[in-house]
Amino acid sequence: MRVISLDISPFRPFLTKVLRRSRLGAAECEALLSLPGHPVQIGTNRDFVLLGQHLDHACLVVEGLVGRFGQNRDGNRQITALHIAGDMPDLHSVVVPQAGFALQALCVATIVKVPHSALRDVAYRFPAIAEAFWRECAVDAAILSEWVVNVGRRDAASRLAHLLCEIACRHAGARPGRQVDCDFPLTQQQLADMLGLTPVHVNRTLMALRRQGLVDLSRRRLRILDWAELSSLGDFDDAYLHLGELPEAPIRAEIRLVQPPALGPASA
Amino acid sequence: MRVISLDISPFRPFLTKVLRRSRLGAAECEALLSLPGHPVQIGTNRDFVLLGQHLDHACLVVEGLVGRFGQNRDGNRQITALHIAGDMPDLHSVVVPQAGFALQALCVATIVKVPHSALRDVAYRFPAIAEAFWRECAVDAAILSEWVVNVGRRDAASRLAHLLCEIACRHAGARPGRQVDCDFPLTQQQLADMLGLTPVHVNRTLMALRRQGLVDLSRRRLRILDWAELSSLGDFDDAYLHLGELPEAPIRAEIRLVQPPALGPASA
DNA sequence: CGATGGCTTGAGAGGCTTCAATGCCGGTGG
DNA sequence: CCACCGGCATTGAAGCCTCTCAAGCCATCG
Repeated sequence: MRVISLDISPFRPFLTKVLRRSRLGAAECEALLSLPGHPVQIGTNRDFVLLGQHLDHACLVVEGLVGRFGQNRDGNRQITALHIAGDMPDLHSVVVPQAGFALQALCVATIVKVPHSALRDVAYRFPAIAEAFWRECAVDAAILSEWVVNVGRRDAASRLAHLLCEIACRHAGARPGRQVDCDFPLTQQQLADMLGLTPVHVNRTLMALRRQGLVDLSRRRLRILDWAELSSLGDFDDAYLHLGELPEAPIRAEIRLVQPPALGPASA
Repeated sequence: MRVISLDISPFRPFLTKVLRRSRLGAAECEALLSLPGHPVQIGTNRDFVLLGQHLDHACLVVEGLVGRFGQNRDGNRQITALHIAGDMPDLHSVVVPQAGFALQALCVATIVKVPHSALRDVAYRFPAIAEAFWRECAVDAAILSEWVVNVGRRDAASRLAHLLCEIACRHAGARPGRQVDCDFPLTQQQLADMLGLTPVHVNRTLMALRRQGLVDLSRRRLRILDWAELSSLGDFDDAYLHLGELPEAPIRAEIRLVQPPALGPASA
């Protein structure tokens, strides 16, 4: 009899997110939660996947923030995607193992490396999982698409506002009504690399937003003071994030599998 | 006995492209080539998929050029992806049917609408096809990623050079040695919308490239005169396009299925 | 308490945009 | 066959947004 302590599966947040977009049965949930993988700690600004590398595993972000980026000849970085806990930044490497990007920890992060073989195996055994993986990659691409628009056709203020709205939605579950006040470990340099701007200009733009009373971003903390105004300035509509398309679903496997921790002395 | 005239299947160019990246057997090839779909003619600058639309079919480009785009509040368009004959610009809509983009014909184009149900069906029956679809979407995303870098971290000349190199590779099969001289129906306005620039500045930049003897782009025709210099200026490396990763494979189904046209009088 | 990394601010330069006018070319109709 | 027309390309001048370079500030940490 297998003992699976689901509460400590690092795939739990990933599964939760997947279940918002894909309908999975108990068997599929169990399969995802019991995927293998070993955790690694990554220091701030450390690259842990390099351009051109041939990958045999994909990464799951367990804690911290991860950026996917490319760079030009001069070495200027452009962050093309931001990934938070529960994301798999390079799930697509399962089908395209030659990395066309690099991954970097934007703050201290812990990730779990999952062998492609295991991912291919569950995808093969469960067509619904294969479809869910494909869907996650498609949503990823939709966000990428929005970033092209953001960088290509909006001025600095609008760009920054848009990015802050996106982060608030994904990271803190922001909704029109709800007040946002969340952790924000990104530096202005990193914001600049996401927006295609210089850090100096990000600073000036941020100051302007602050003076207008839209956001308060200081001491690694983000507070959105006027969501209506900010999202309008940033031309932001959360549809492209494809959050919560399905009715809130419990993780069904839980019912069958959750067990009290098997080890350690009985606690209070 | 089914009569399939493979030579006229509109999916042939698509299959050819897929076979460069995915290994498929004869049965899978046949399944792809006999997908249903009905052709439509689209006039220049006509949108044929609208933002937010709920799709029940995907498109295959048979002829012409198609742009995927988003726009900001002011109505400025940003083209986020360019698709040529043989591409399926919205294959991902199979798993994310809510369109987060719009599609536009950039010149007179003919597309084939393929029901999602048929695509899901082949993907379900043939896991290798499901994987190939997923892979096509992943390559699409890799290109998107490169566009973010292009728009975010390169100046106008570099941006334009990079785009021209990409188009030459995808559209005309450019290789370091080979001379490029191909059809080029895009207007400077459309180039501007891909590059996040104004048409005026695209024109000036193009003139500069011309004066330097790198390209000749006139009368709907693109000639690349100095590939080495242009690709270096554009900081271009075709790895991200994932062209031809597999050894050139014939369409194996052909062997079993190709038949002489069944209708019409016997010709010489 | 000095070192470090990130944030803030200033001044000047430059790339790109805006607005506007002109030129070119292919198509159409008289 | 030519005149006209519309879409696209080209060019100029002026201005703004963003960059570059540089310096000062502030918090954190050993």
